Amino acid sequence: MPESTLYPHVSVDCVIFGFTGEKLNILLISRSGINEEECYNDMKLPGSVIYENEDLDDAAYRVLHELTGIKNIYLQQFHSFGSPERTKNPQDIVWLENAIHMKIGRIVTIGYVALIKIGQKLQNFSDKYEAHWCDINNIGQLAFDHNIIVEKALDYVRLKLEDDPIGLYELLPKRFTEAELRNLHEIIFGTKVDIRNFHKKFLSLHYVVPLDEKQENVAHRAARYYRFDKIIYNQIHR
Amino acid sequence: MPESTLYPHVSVDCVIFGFTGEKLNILLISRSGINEEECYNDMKLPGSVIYENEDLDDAAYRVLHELTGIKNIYLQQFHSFGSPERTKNPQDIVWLENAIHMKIGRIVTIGYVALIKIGQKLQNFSDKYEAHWCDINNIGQLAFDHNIIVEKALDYVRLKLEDDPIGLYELLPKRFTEAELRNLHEIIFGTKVDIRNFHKKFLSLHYVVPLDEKQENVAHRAARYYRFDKIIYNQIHR
DNA sequence: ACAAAAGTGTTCTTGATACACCCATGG
DNA sequence: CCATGGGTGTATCAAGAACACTTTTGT
Repeated sequence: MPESTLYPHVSVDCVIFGFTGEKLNILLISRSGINEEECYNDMKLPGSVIYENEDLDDAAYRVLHELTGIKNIYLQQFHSFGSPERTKNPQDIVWLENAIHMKIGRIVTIGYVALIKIGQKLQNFSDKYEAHWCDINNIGQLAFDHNIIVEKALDYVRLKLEDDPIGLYELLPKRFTEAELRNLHEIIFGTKVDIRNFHKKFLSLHYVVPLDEKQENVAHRAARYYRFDKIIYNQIHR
Repeated sequence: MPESTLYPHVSVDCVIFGFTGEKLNILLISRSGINEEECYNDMKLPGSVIYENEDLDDAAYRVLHELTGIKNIYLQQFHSFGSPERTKNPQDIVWLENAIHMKIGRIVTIGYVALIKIGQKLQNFSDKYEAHWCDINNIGQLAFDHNIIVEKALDYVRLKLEDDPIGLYELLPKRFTEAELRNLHEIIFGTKVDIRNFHKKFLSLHYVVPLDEKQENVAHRAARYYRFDKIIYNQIHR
């Protein structure tokens, strides 16, 4: 893995999506510092300046791996942000120069989207970096232009998952119910779907295979669990 | 418009598509130089290192405007390329350092796609920069990683135009025949479409309005001309 | 028994596909 | 009169949309 000197002109930022079963979340990093004798405490996207001899995808992967410990991540570049205005806030500059111990001017950042399963293994890693899952509908003012990046990332995943739904199963746990998938659909595409029509389509997805397990201790009829079969999926999608 | 010092760490490259009525072309720039006492002559994408205080979109727009003289261009960022390998060819380095009169190390480039109408006005501008329309199926070895960029650009436009066909009308002349649109479809999506089914759909596109003009001096029944109505189009597409 | 979500079919509408002949024009 | 591409309709099929009741389980 590339470890050399930093290349402080280009960075990567990762918008990491996770699904709780109820809400769509993204992973944000707490940041605190002092600006003009005022303490502040806000959030930013996980990201990093790239190394001198490091490819962009590798840099995004490095950020993700360090933060979550996960390998084999669904990770896609989606847009680059290079407005000279994006580093105009002096607070951001001070913070960043502290973080990388370099004088920086302008930085162009390459945005990446990652889709992961929210799990418990992850939490340990996250705590070290003060990472928190935040509801996508309830995100405050972020550092730099990160609010814009998040918006664009959302647009991207919606469009992307529309013609390749594989990402939905990156967000769901290994075993999931039909209702969880339906709920995820509704949240991502912002639509109400008809239960019976959804069921019919669901049954026709041969890459979603039923398990012999059902929910337990739920105050209603227990739902069956299913799993996603990547091999069958790849056979179908050319 | 931003004119300051160059920022030789980030560039933009434009993949400019044009349609002759028969073939899909891209606009390439002739490049020549000497490398190890050998003359060479090859092609590259139009592009430029960005300026210190210039936004990415503005830089791409600047490249396009200087080259073609066109304003109001269909222009979209599609992907960024930052492999450390992309500037490994010493010939490319020498050429670029000559061109911008700066020492350069690594450069991350932001890829843009433009769709334009091949016209006569354009040619004057192009000649100055030694620009040439090249059939997309017949492109040799390009400078840097430009072959990879072109491939990715093609993937992008195909996907993009599939769910927003407005770009098709950026490629066609102001007045066009049904056959020209059909032909363009087939070339971009790589499919044969049924003439009668296409006709039925064509008639249902209210934003394609028939003109009272027909082809002249063709050795067969003259086809009607149509034009694209952007206003009607925008009314329909939310 | 009741609350809460699971599970399940039919009809209708719409869009996509398959398919073949006559027409207008220039040479 | 012939070669070339323009212009047109019908029947079938597949996918999506609308719509309501019974089953299971815990409290």
